[in-house]
Amino acid sequence: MHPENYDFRSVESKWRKAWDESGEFILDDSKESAAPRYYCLVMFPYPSGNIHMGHARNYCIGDVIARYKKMRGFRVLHPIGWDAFGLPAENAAIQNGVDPGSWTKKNIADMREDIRSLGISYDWTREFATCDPGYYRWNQWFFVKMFEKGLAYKKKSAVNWCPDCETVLANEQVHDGACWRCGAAVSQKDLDQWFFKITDYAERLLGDLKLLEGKWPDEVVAMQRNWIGKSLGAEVEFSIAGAPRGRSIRVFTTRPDTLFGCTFLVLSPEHPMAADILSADRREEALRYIESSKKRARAERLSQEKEKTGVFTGARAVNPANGAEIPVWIADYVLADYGTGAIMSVPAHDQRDHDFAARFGLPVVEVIRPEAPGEADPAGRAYEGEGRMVNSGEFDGTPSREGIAKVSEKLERDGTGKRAATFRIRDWLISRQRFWGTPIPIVHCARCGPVPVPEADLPVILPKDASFTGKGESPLAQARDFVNAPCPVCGEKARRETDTMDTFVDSSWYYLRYTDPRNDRAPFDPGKAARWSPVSQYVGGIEHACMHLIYSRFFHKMIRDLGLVETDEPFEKLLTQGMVTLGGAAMSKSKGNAVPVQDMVRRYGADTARLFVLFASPPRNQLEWSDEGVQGSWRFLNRVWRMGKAVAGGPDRGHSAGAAKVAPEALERKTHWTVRKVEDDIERDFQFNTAISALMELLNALADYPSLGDEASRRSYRTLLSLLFPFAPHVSSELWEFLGFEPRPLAEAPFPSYDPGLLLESVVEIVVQVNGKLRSRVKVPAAESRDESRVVPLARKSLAGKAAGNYSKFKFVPGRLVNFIEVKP
RNA sequence: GGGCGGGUGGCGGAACUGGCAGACGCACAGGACUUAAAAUCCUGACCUCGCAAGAGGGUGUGGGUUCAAGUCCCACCCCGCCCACCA
Repeated sequence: MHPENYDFRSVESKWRKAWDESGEFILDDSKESAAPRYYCLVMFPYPSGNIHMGHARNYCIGDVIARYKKMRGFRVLHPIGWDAFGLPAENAAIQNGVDPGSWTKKNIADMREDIRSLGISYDWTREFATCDPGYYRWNQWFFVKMFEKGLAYKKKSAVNWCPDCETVLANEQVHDGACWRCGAAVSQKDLDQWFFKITDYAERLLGDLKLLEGKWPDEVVAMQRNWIGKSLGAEVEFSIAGAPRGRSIRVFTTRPDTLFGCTFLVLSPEHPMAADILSADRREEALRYIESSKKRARAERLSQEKEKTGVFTGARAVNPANGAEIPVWIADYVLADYGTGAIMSVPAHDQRDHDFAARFGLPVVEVIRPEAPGEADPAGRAYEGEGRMVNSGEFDGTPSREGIAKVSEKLERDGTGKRAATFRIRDWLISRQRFWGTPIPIVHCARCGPVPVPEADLPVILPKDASFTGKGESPLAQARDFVNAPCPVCGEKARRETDTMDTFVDSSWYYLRYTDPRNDRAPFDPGKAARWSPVSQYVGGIEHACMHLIYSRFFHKMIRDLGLVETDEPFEKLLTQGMVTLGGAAMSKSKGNAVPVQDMVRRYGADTARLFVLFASPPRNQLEWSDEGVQGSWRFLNRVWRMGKAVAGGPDRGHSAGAAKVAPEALERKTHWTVRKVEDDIERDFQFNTAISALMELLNALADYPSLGDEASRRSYRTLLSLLFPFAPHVSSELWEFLGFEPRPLAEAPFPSYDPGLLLESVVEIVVQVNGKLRSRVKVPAAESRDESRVVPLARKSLAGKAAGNYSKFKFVPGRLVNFIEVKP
């Protein structure tokens, strides 16, 4: 029987059980099928504890897409898993002595239940966690492949170091130059670190952004373009005056047109030649400067407010443009890892150089004169715009824009430089001095150097007996059985690498693993990956624009070069959903402003929670949580429920209240209109909020329909339920069954179609304006509404007594409006 | 400093290729039902003036194009996000 009240608890548990038992959402990929494929993916969660409404929004958006596509006849792959390595598990181990693996597994179990309670249509048979050895062994396998191709390499690199905690910190863990945990000032420390050579792929990562235009948000494409940051210019060789064997300093510049204005060079303190070129009298002071800059935190060095510092080397270089001898300085405003780590300084045309020159009394030579006089102020400020070249020998008078190419050509002729491009993106530092991550599969041998672990010996498994102190190097370094290993090449005693991989490695290819999650002979079967790649629709937060979404594009291209996939890009379309906030801040457990999914599910049920989070705001917008707002969705579903009872009651037994204004034809028209509206809204950038408002309008129309229970109302209500299904699947399934609609269950029903012919009104309203202002309206049979000779006289008549004047001129928009234009006598 | 988005009622937000601004919902007010409350149902509401019919104003500000501008053009103001001594 259909209970009086909407008992969401029994309805939801009934349907979740039904879907589980029938395997409704399990994708059997072994069967042949002519149906088109659709891969719907949401960014998988980190198992931090439990699911709040911020996560839930992500899954609900993905679920509507997946259910909608399924109703439209697609075979849908809709998987979920766990991004399960990471720091919080290790911190729990340090603080509470729990094993990170158990901590993670417990959280996964809790969060799995949270997600299941929302009724998301995941294929749970494909679930995995990245901390499973069956998964991370393939991280190691990819690492070895990359090592063999020279894409994984080790080099000494400066990292953030907290002297109190005795540990390396990730960039995100350094807040305003201080340790996030103890507040101590973070310094730099040189360590041997593993890198992935993402810079080898910079050109492709940049060029292929064109393939994503219009399919990814412009914002994300722009952010990646900036992040990769290609700059065109020239590399210029400055020979060192009086140095033997023609030693030279190479610089990169985007402004070769200003070369004649270069009055000094600046090396970064880390530049390999910095210590070599010092003259005897400058040596002591310069070395002291170099040392102190290396110790200073990066954040402090790069702060723009700070006055520039630097030191003269005593050396001089020769400007290849004019033969001038210019001093060579060292200063920490020059970055070691961009361009060549050295710059040519043109104080007249670069503000940073200008500041430096002013501080140390270095000469300023104007070489670009602006077209508009008065803009130049060489003594006060650098002029960075375009103009004509001056003080530039043969180039005097040349527009600076042309000068860029002309000076570059001259350098190439003289053999003192060449055109060059520089990227802002840096190689990806993947070493972490942490336990809870994928062990880097390398053995360090005194004789053979770093040797990759042979494929047959993978995976390198995390040891069970690590101890967690939160101090010093990775806990792996203390695990003797782990560290001591024979060299795979010569068999001598050797030492295993104790760093683990950045967890962003784990998430760089997980979308491919879902296509073949139990494969123990390969990361995935290339045939299956080919079938499902690229991901049709990816849904996740924009905070990953320059991290995960670049790393996985890089991995995909690398995997393509290994011959395992055929596509250029991993994610065809991307939807970046907005954050869910409470009190203006993103929901998070640590801030204490998270609304747990369980609170909502217990009080209102999954369907209400889903509906609200989709209705309150378009998916891209930020969504400020509101408990009152939830009431609206709750009321709506209750009205749908009561309407089911009224419609089931049969003719004349429906509700009698209401103004009974809606005729059967009008109800039918509204029903077809709603189908079109919901379909359009979903297809056009997932405008779920307006799709749901259309469903509310349809319910309002039904409420105003006088003979609930007749065929027209049953048809309309049936349509309402099937349109509601992707948003609120449990309650719609229950009502569908109660009313005996076919096919059953509702989950098997196709998306309804509409008849465009039925959308047309029989009578249309024409707006009557005078000088563009609304003055009246007239109703005209639809067939006549486009006929000027019938509409205009009616419109004119409707103005009688409202407006006086001569309106012989008018503008007629067929089927829409008449605008009378007043003609002054 | 560079890049990318935005500015519409008390609030979230609607408005297809320029054509009735404010759909839908929240909050609010009045009413019905009830001993009462909750729930539900009905009604109202952009602002100003008016008993009303109606008139005038109104989509960040100022200008422009147009019969007609939230929508197009120019200038400006403000907010958010990302990057940033990137040579």
